[in-house]
Amino acid sequence: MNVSEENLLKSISNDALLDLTQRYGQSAFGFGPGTIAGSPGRFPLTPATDFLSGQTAKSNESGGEHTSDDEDGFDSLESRKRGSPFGDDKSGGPLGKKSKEQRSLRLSINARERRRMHDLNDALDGLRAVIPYAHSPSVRKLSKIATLLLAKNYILMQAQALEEMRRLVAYLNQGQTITSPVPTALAPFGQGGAVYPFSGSALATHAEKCTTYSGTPSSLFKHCNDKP
DNA sequence: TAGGCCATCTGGTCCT
DNA sequence: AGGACCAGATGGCCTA
Repeated sequence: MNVSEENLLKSISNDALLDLTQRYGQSAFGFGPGTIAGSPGRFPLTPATDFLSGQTAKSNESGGEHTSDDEDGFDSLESRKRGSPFGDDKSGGPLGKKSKEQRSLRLSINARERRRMHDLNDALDGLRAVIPYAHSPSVRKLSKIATLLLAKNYILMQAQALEEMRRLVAYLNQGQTITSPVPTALAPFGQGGAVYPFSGSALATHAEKCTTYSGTPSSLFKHCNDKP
């Protein structure tokens, strides 16, 4: 990934996270019923409780769909079904006037590329399986870009949670008693605005969210044009 | 019906 | 030279 792509992802990641929570189920990142009691909307202590159970029947729409097209002479029906712009290209088309050797080489390259993309999709499926969002037949599978953005935010939140836990342990090791007001170290998944999108609270209003991130236009943020 | 998402093909570039 | 990687183009499927 080049620098500009990275910047793009950075710029839209929070937009996307907001959008994803709405499109792919409220349980993503503890925004919903699965949230820990007493810490409304904050980071769930055990994210694995949901997302690990979710890898049920593998979606047949993409990813690990390995059909008979692993060889050069791949299944032309499958190709057309997939929306190949040139289909099997028995005559005419870009390959029509090329020699048999060139055509064979081209098919070989195509097959390799297909395999490569399947591997990439398998990896994305693996990623989907370990990030917390609502895995259920009634919830749409995460798109590729959504998977990447959600995973990125998940990693960031895990890192912050770990840091907060470390601070908590250090605090407790000092032998201090817990008094009110609660020290920040005792709010393990709290006010980390840098990582957690909405002031550390999922209760942030729609208006707040949209105000905060409306400066970065994104197709994933189009809902902000709608009414809450 | 438009837009989003996807799989596939393709040609170019880089690397081994 | 051959393979990996990448981005653009294309068309199918699905949903709002």
